[in-house]
Amino acid sequence: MDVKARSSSGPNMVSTEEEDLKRGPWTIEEDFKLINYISIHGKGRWNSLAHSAGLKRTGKSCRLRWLNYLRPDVRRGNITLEEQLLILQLHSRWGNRWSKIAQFLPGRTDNEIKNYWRTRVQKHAKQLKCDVNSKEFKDTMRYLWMPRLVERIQAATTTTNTASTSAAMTSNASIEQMMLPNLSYYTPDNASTTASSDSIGTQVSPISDSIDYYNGVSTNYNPNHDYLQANHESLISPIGSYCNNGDGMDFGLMELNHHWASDGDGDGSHNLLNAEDFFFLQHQFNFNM
DNA sequence: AAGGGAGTCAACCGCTTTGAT
DNA sequence: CATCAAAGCGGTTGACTCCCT
Repeated sequence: MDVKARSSSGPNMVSTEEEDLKRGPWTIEEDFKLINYISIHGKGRWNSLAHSAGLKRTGKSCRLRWLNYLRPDVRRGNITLEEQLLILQLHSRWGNRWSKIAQFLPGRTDNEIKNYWRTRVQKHAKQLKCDVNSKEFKDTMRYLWMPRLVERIQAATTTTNTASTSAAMTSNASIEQMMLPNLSYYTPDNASTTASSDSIGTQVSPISDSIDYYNGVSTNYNPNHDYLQANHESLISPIGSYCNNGDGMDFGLMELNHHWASDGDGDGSHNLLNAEDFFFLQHQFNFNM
């Protein structure tokens, strides 16, 4: 890849020192240098660190690479159902405060959450031809997507317990009950420690969370690994189904579980939004605008 | 099999905030 | 208190990959 192409064509290249600065994707060798240097000397100031480590990178670039990719506690791979739920909940509170949101998702970076939001959540808003910040879309998230996620989380956790999960999550209060304990749990202060106990990580997979998690960390921490991107998940759609009460969209009165139950696979890996849903929701959004 | 479009995500940019002097 | 450098943050870009035709 022509890493220097971008910088050389940019408007602000001049000094020979700046010309030497490398940009673009990091190489394995660079990763090694950075990891080794930090493991021996600690972090310190990023600009001097970059220089001392023999990296022809800006301090900024080194910091970003470390925080988003190389640091040992970074967690990669699919965003779990609970993480999705948390992101939705926290975003509704704080908006695009990605770093703040990331504090509640141990091991996840603000960049990752931001990408998730932009690529997955905003996509659905776009498909529905409504603004991601509109009340309509927020209602959709609140009354459709989030209860859907709660349902799926319950299904995933009770699959092994064979406990009943059919307690209807038909009110907003139910979502809050599901969410609030998490929020109180995952304060920024204890986020890193809760990552270890993995109390957030209800995975769809029945395999031990902690095993998965730590395997993932060690694999990703190793700069020799294949640099593959995290597994591409097919995301759960925000909109599972709907119930038209004949008077516009009163999401609060929807019988959510009835339709969702028919989805049935519980693996969180396919898109729940079908063509009819989209047609209906698009109609509603356009009508209400 | 090839080409094009869409989706994803690592990395950069530029502005703001914070901390040191 | 003022200034400057570093760090932090959110927005944006562009390369890569996947999927569909």
